[in-house]
Amino acid sequence: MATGREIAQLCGVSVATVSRVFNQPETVNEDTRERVLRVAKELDYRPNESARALSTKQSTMIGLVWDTDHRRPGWRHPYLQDLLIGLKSALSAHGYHLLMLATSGDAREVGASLADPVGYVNMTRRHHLGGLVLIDSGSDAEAFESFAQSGFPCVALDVAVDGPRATYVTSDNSGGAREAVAHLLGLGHSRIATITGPPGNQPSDARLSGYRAALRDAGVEPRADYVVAGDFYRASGTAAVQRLLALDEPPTAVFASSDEMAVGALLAARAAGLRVPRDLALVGFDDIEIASVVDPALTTVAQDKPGFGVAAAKAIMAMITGGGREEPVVLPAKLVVRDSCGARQG
Amino acid sequence: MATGREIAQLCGVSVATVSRVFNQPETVNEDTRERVLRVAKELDYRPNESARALSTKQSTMIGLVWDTDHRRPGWRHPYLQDLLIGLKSALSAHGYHLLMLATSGDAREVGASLADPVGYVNMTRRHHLGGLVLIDSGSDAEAFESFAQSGFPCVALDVAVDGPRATYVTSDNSGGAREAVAHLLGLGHSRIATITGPPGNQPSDARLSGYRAALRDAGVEPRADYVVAGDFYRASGTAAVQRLLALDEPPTAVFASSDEMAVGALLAARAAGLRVPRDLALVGFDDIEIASVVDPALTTVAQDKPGFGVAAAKAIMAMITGGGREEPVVLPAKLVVRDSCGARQG
DNA sequence: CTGAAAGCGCTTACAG
DNA sequence: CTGAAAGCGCTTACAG
Repeated sequence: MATGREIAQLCGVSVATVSRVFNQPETVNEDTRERVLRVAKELDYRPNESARALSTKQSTMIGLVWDTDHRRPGWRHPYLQDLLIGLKSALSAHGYHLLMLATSGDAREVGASLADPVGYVNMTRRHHLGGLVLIDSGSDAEAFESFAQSGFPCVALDVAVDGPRATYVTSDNSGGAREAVAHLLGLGHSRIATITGPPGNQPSDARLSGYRAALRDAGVEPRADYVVAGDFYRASGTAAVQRLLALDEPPTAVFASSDEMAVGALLAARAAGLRVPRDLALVGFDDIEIASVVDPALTTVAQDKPGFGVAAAKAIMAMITGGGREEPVVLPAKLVVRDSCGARQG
Repeated sequence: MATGREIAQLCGVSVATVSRVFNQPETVNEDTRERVLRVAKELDYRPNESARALSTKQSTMIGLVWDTDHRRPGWRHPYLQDLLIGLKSALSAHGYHLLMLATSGDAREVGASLADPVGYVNMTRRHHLGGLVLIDSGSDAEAFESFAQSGFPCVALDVAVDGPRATYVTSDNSGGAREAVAHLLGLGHSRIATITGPPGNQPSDARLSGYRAALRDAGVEPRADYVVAGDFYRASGTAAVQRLLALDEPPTAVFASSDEMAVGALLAARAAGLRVPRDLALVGFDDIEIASVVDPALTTVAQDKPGFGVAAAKAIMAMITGGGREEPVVLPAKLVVRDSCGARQG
């Protein structure tokens, strides 16, 4: 691959001039500029990224922290692929690449595990990353917050962080949940239960508060036994419905904090001989692919998955360029009415 | 972050010695080595990756070519997330990071688009990548092959390439398809149709040949009108079944080359008033999450998705270390019998 | 076993 | 407008 020196020799200029042509084109004479450009194009010259990063202390890479250790709970939410695609595409448009950082599985660097914020800072420095995008895998919130304080640009997904150049993007979880439950209320239900995610998980907590707000709006008395905790995954939805059905006064409708749990709930209802939505109405959250395929098709609150990635890319680019912090982004979460809630039946 | 120079000063040695401690520890005196190590640990020293890559011409990154341009057909196969997780985890274990390269969407570098192999080579050189992992998005096969010839380590997924340090990993597509169709034959079907992927797509072609082999084994005459081409996506499965049902002698069983198409087929059968598997038996391929959730649950040929990633990581690390080419990896594809084929009914 | 030196390929003040 | 020089932080022959 051609180097700047070769271009320089071929054009009879110094390497400094070649460099200027690409970094401060306005400071170089038009004739020489065009000559350099022409030769560079002929030789398909591109500045070496390692050298550039070493010199400028700034690479064209954004780091992605996503702990895929299979012992961690949240590593494989089914919408991460869409999110990743949105993120990568949007970053690409700015000429940035996405570096998926090796995480704690990394045997060779136990001490430098990404599990702690020091690890994040180190990685960012060593690779001269423009910043970090942080995906929560279940219990990284404190580490994320701590990295956010470091001053490096960073945007966290679905976990609130604050720092001089930090922000986050999340869905309107409480609003979406509220709309979902209001919809159930509107269909005549008053015995509405909810299956939450892991307590402490921010989106889950927000959805729970949306559930409560909707009940309050409608003047429906909340019942503690109608709130059962799950972990976002399918089996916990099944278990939750089994518990709810065992109640003296079982609910007639269930709002699940994730589609996976809603599917689990569906399975439990079916196994108990109940028909959905006739005997039990169901609403989920996420709108993953399964939601529309299951029978009955799941009414759910849709999250804008690629939008997460795009928003994250936009925010981090803005912080790299601008220097200040960006406002948190709250994406709309919209109710998608299908068959499991009963709105479509007679 | 501490630099090698600081460590050197603190230890009263030269930077060369510090470097040696990390790269050729056996060549340095035990006492000084331990002194350096101790100080390095205290300051949490890590060599700067840009500098290291510039000097050694070898980074600790593997590039991933995955064109997510939404105009491309194959950008979002539903199992890519699992594959990615397997790949990243296995690479992490070797201390390597995964660089998701900006692709043709990259507005700033139209000329350097990854669409052509020159783009791949350039990227590899500029970032001193250890090699490339190539995911086919529909029509990259020639570009991949051409990159493979360049001599840089590379492993392609589901497309055969050859080169001095190139190999690929794929599933036993023909074997899996053969087993699926044999199973249908065993259940008494003889009018078995198939829905293929895009003609020319290697896995699809292999599955088709497996289908044919199974028929041949059983002495069943193949029929041209029982082979209809799809594109791996759902809608094409629906359209295919509509066509098949319009035949004078419609099939009693269908083998679809992907689960997505099988789901589309299921929908079409249902819409036509047919019950699956009673009126029409169905087998898919992939075993994506949807397969087990759909009703009836889909009998399908399971691919080892994380295994793809792990095998790719293993192969590329071997080629980086060893220098030669690796044998192609063919992962087992196993029939998973559920409800859509009729084996479980009376 | 260890240090001084050169080099990896670029960028950016500093002179001119 | 342009070149010479220094520097980014590391590695690796080359001497000693």
